[in-house]
Amino acid sequence: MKLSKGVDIVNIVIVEDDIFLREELQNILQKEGYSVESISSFDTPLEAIIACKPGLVLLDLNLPNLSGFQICRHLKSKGIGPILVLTARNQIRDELHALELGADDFLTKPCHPKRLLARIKKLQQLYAKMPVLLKSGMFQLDLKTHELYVAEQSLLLSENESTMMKVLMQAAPSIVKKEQLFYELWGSSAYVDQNILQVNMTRLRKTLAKIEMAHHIKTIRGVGYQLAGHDS
Amino acid sequence: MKLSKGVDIVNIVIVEDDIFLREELQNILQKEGYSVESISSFDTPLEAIIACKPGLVLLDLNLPNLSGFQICRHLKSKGIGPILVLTARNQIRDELHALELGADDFLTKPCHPKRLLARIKKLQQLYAKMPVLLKSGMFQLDLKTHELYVAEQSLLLSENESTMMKVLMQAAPSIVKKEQLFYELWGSSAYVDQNILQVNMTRLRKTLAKIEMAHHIKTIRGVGYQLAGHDS
DNA sequence: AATTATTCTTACAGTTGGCGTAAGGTTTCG
DNA sequence: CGAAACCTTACGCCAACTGTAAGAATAATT
Repeated sequence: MKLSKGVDIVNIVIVEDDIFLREELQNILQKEGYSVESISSFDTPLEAIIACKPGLVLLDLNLPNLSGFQICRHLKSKGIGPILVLTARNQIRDELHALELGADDFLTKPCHPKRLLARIKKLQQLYAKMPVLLKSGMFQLDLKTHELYVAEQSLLLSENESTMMKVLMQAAPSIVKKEQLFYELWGSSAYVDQNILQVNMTRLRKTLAKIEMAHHIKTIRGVGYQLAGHDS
Repeated sequence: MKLSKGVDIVNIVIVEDDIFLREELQNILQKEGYSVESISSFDTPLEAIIACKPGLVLLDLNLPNLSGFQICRHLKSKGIGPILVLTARNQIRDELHALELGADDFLTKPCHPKRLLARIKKLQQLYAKMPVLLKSGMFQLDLKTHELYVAEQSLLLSENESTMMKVLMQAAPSIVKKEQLFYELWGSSAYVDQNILQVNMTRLRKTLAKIEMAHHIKTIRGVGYQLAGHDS
């Protein structure tokens, strides 16, 4: 039995260069009980946003450095949470473009606070039920169900297989040390039996072979393994 | 291995009493490749909508018989797909109310066709990744992972348990005949062994007992079983 | 080429969870 | 009370997953 008690504290990240509006938004959201962070430096907005681990991104389009559109695309390509675009630009082509690039909703300023809150709540509800999809290259892994998606195919991994795949995907295209795999699988980096990792790796490869993807896992002799998921 | 080939044909159901607008919408959507059905009789709109097995519902609020709000609530309580409200009523409280009752998006007429199409596409994308959640009363069942959600708790059912729960939930609050349970579980309504159903029912009840929900399955002597999921 | 370290593969066994069968107990109703 | 309907428990089978062990294959080194 699993108890999913209480509501997670949602971290909303505001990306808006107008200080007044930013603080107003922050007030509105905090009164509603959300945890809020604002981006104030727009030199490297992407890194700043990601560092906040956003549960939702409130995004303006007119930004000093990188445009909101670009931010939108980059965040979505990393599978980052719901994005709500809030902007003064009310051209329909802006809305279409933003939605096309992955924004999940589009509101125009001025916006009634209750409307904003309702839309935020809606997105939260939707995303709460969504599977946790880890993306890397051509691979997509549902960390909850252990389903692996590649192109049009999918297959079900066992728990060990899923863990290994997760670690490989998170690190890709870097090399994963054997030590780390041991740590993730058995909690101890002091790996007693070299073999057990290899056995599980063989099993993962055999499973991946069902969709001709086994060769994507490369062994780096003396170090560990590496996932090559971009070419074939 | 499972191949999820091709894109399903999305069935959009239009619920709109103005004939002209209805046909215009139908045109727009069909040009885009959607399969469209319209509700023309509003005597029993809920049944009519459900019969269409909608992949998305385009809903007006001002309807002759049952109001759009009520339709919205009922559809969502049955876990029926994305609902996009399209209405001439542009009061913010209508929007809030609709979203509150489960609508997934809210657009006001007149609406630019491209905006409508973009929003529809967005909802499709979101729902494509969503788990298939069957709702009935206080129960929610993920048909894919066999997870059952009740209030703030959740537990994992086995395949048989999930199937039984599914049938019970779909029928609720009606009675499910033993015959039908046999059919769903073992493909044959000619049930050879009475006992096996009872055993599985005991198991389901034992599982539900973990969250004190066993008593929600009532035995209807000589007929079958019934799920009571609304009160406690 | 021979040696050695590293990695891979296969087979086996233990564990777990889900399921059907069987047998006996309990409840309900006339 | 007695029979029909229903419930419960225990048993054994099967499939999936995992760790262990032993030997084979591969790569690096001398």
